[in-house]
Amino acid sequence: MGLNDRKMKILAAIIKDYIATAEPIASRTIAKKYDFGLSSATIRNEMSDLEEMGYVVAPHASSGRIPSDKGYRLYVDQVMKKRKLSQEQQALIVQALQQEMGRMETMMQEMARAIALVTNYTTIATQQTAKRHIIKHIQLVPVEGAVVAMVIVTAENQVRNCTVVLPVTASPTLVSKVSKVLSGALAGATVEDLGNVMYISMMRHQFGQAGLDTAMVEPLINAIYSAMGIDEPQQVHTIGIKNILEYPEFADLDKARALMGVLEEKDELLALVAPSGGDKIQITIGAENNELVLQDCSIIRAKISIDQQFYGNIAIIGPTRMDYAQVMSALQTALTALGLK
Amino acid sequence: MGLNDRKMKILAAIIKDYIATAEPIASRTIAKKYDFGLSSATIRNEMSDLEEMGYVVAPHASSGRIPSDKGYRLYVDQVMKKRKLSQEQQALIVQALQQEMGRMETMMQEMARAIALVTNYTTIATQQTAKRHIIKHIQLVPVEGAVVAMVIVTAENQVRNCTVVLPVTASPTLVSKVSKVLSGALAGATVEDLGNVMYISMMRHQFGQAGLDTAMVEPLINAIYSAMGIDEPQQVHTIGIKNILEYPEFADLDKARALMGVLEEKDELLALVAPSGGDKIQITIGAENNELVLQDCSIIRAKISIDQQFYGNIAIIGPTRMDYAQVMSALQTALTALGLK
DNA sequence: TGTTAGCAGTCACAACACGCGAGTGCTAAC
DNA sequence: GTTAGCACTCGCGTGTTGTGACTGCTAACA
Repeated sequence: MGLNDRKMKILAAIIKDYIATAEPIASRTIAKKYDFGLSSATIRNEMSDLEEMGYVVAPHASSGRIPSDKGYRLYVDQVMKKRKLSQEQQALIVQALQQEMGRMETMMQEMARAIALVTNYTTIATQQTAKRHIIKHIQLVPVEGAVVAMVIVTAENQVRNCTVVLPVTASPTLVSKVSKVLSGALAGATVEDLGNVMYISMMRHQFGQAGLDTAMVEPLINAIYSAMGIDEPQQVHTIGIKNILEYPEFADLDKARALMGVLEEKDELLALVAPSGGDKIQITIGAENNELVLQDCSIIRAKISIDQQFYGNIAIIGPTRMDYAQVMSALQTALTALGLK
Repeated sequence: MGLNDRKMKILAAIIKDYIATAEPIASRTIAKKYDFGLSSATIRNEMSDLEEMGYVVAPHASSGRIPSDKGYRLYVDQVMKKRKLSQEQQALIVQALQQEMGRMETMMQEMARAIALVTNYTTIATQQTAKRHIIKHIQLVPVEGAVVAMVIVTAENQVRNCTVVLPVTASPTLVSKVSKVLSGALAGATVEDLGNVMYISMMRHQFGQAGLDTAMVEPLINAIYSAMGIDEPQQVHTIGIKNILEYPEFADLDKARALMGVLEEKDELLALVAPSGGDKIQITIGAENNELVLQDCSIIRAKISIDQQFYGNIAIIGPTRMDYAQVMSALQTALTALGLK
């Protein structure tokens, strides 16, 4: 038994209505609401077939049908039409992003905020640490005694700073000398490279040649690490947690609590948000999510990279009944606003 | 009718039990559990008096009593004994803070996290912008073309940076000259001072005398502002939102949702967390909170300042039935760990 | 005068039965 | 292949009842 056009239409109708109402959909509802030219009895027969094929389920014997994960999957893959957001909604997202362009520290967060606002689902953004950044220039600035500030300028023209305690008092001459040697030794390297033993011994050598104390090398490198956020845990922003309480599928307090547990647990979130692969927007539905508490949820994920530079992930999480088309559209709007198409 | 010692004891017993169980407390329960040498009938009479005085209420005619806001207030002000946290709990807080000492950006957040973990209540931390900071030293670092990074070292030895686009290409000589003039002009000023017209005209004058383009002054000052976070909205961290769902008083979904609405709304949070005055820890109970959704909550707030420098506020929010003694103890532990006593 | 036992009265709450209405599956007719 | 009609199912809201946990009151007692 194949899925002919008529069954498709009925399935789409069930899903559309269920997304809107969260109530099982009766045959008669569809017969009345959609102009398929079919009686409720015929639709009943088709729905029975759809159930046999696994695209819908009846929560109990004499109830209407609700879509199954398999039903949503078919819908998302084949049926779902692109839907445009309203002008205002688009404007809201574009505006939020344009204000933040260039301020990458807050862009991911603002993007999540705008999407959460438009879609009314919980939205999570992670922000990548900068270990791939290429060092362009390093300069030390004296602070007090042996304490100096180190300023790192990257090839992407981001500026980071941190403080370092040198083994000796930081005289202006020392500071400028160390700045010069450091810049010379490290310009062009990525932060990741600094972990390489070769780099460290090379720097020791250069420091020695310049008549500088080689004991400085290690604290300096460690400081660069921390300035670039290598050992800093990745940042995660969760926005719109309260939204999940709006959906009747989480009216059960235990479920809501379990889900919140995940949404406040940074490590779980990091795992949750990471797309499994590829640069395409990825959708996982219900049981496709491995975590037990997410069996009633769907997650839409996207990687955010601009000009080959990976900035972070974004994920929208809602009930399996979520409005996939709307969320996809919101995401697309955001990606387009970032010039990613 | 005064509140004699016996009534006090009974009230304390009611509050203690109610904090633990969230169930109305019966006279017989107290007679059995506490060794007051009184029968349930006597306690019943006393409870009746306490109700007349407004310290307890009976949710319905034949139920036990629960404390009223007035009852909690009396308890907090006069009865509550200091309670010590367990060794592990104290260690947890102290450890969290010691790791962050000196990193003020994350200290407030970690403090909130530790307190939320120990107390199991939602904890909110705000972080003050640095407008009171005194500038000690400013140095420019060339980035690319006319773009320079400005590094600001404060008297508290915090280092901040930002980028500025100068009206002309930033040659090394120009950069070092501007650094010198800026440092000379601004050392000792607070960031707040920079808003003063006098400072701006003074800087213009000094730039002119040094043969520098006075058009630079304004972008430089603006950059200092943004580096010090003046125009940046104040940061707010909310930790343990899910905790409120654990308490039966928020089993009602509408209540939980309303409260979450507040806990995710930055502006409301900022208003919520700010203590009304004085440096003491402040407790507001139930209806003492003005917001409607907080009528069933109590909030414990504290200002965090170290060496006259104000870093932010912290607030713990829970049901009126919250374990005040435990929260106070956790806060005290944290404040002591910061050297504030 | 304060304390206590005893008892009637109140009320929330859980368990149960009941009826209603929404929906289905099946059958027979078109 | 489609549809009307009908019996059957099941969730859900409502009303009923019994039970247990309390209290307030009264009268007796130290």
